[in-house]
Amino acid sequence: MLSDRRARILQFVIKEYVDSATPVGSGTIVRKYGLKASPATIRSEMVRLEEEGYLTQPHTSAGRIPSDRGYRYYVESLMEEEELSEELRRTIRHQFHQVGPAFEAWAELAAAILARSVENLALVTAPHPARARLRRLELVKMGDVLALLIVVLQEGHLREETLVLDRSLSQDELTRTAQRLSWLFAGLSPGQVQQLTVELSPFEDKVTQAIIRLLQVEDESSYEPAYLDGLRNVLSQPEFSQPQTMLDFLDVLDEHSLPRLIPFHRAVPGHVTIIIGAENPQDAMRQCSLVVARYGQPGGMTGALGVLGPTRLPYPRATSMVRYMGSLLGELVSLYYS
Amino acid sequence: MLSDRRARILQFVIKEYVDSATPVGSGTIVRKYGLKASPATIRSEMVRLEEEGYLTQPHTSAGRIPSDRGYRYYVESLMEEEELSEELRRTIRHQFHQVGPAFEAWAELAAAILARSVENLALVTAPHPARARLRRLELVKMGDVLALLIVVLQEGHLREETLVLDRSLSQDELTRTAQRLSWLFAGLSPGQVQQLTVELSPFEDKVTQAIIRLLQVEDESSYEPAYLDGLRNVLSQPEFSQPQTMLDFLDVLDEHSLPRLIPFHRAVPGHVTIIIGAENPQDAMRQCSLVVARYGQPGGMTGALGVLGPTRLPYPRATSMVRYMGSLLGELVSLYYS
DNA sequence: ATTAGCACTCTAAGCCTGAGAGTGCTAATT
DNA sequence: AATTAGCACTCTCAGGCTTAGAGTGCTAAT
Repeated sequence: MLSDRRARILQFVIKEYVDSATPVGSGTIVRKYGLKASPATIRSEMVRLEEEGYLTQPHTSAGRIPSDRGYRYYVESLMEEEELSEELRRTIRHQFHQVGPAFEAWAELAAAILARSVENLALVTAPHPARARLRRLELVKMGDVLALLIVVLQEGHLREETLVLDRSLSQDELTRTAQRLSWLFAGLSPGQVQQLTVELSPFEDKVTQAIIRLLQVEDESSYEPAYLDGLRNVLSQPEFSQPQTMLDFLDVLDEHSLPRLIPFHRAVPGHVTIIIGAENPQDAMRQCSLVVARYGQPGGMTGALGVLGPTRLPYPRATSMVRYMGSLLGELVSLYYS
Repeated sequence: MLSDRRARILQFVIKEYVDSATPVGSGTIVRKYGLKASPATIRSEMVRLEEEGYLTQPHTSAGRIPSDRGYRYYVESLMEEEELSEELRRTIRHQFHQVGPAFEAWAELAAAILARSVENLALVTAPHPARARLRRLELVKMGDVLALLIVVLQEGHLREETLVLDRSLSQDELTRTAQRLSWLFAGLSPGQVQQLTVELSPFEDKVTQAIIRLLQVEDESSYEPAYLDGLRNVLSQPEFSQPQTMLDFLDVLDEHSLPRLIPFHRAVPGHVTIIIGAENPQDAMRQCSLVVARYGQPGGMTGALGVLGPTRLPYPRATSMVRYMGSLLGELVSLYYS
């Protein structure tokens, strides 16, 4: 536990560093934050803070910058989440009403708003059911021996696959098959479909296999697609002023696809998780922090959203924005999929 | 028209500059390309080439670099397209067979192969019909007063929209409506659907309006989605060594969406178009060159593909790769949509 | 027309320097 | 015992200077 004064100094250093991106010296703290103490006192306190691992010095005669541990203490004990003004909330809500009822558009908008307001990278994944279930299927004749299989998932998403038939079938025959299988499989998960023991014609069996495959793929690709916005923001940060650092960051972004990179699973709807610097499992992200949350109804449709930037992140704003956008997306999910 | 020797010098300068990215001096040309002449002779020839606008000098005492005009002359009169080895072709074909019959996967793969082989940015758009036509539609009951409208386009792509009904309808009623409208509208473009004069119930009319809207949107968004690969390649080029230049390039990429940026319409299937530096309509692209082609059957399904990089592009390789990948994608389109 | 010779130009890299910011230590003060 | 003024010290950064090297353009000879 930190003494009151040391805690305040830590807080000031972080605030200042987040703004200025340059090491913070004892003088600045006295000047800007009006602590009733001389620079010398601040300095000796800073030495203590450094000994305990909350601050570091880039080199001997520079000011201090917060360490991961410093940030961690800050977000847990010192930080006050930023209160979003009623007006801001209204503006945001308004924008959502503008774009009309399509989840892609909402997710994109959410990413844009987040990115802009925290001036870093924002990402939002589309909502996804806990487990894929089939609602209905359709078969459409496409050519002599080609049929298009359309799988409608419980929540209305579509998946498609082209089937090559053993012999020509009329649209009527296809429709009948689709109706029978729709009726048989409605509401079932891939496992349940697999376990079902009914008499199936060879063609019906072929369709069934395709359905199972599609549903399974769906289950595995939980976090795609992800909507990304604000790449420019992050890369403009002084942390990335070296071209090499920029390239590395870009590599991280598309080599490991986002989901693997970001432990969304740690997050629980309604609860905002903060991951700081070296707490990240990936080496490449050691210099970055992440503020993430899940949204949606636990057990039902859920997605994730978050903000990614250098550890020097405006945590208060990021946290409250992620929380708010999460609850908003949650509402939209309920509305959309109820 | 350039004298034979001057043409050869221009060719050497370009080859050398594409490799080294540094201005090419008279000495280098004699040393590496073994022209039977002294550096002094080369120099006086270079002065002529500069007067005529084929070369420029970054500063008085540096070697020469090709100008846009120089590249233009090169691609039109001097360059020999690179012969792709039988083995390379086989390898590429093999990769396409690996990924299975889905156009997204093909487009992605094509972009990846292109990007890798020319070490620059590659882009491939999905194929798109000259005009959107409806093949069939389905209506699926989603809730008490909610129905999902699925539009199957002529070539098997899906579009969806959620409809709010005025009163509850059973799945049976929905299916009947879908069948009637499917039969009425099959094979029609949005304009034709609009002009059709048939007696429609209020609900049927509502569905029809939605269909027209979806088809129109489809027509307008001709070039989406675009598959992009090799961002890292371009940004690693020395032309982008300044962080600011990188950021500007990224801005260009997502502000103006690619289609507007890239005059795909100039291109004709089978014919590779090269756009060099300031020939680009966009100021932001003045430093870049583009090698593009359309693929597919004129009047039928067509898409576009291309390579984007600094004007210092390996044109011979880019041209032959774009040509080859274009013909390959063309084949796949015929196969897939026949 | 070509070329050897040469003075000239320009860049890039290395080195030095001084200003400025900030430190840590010591000794005096509260 | 905690605080603080004073001060020497450290380190970075920006600017200026210098030098090596690459390449040029011109001139005069071939």
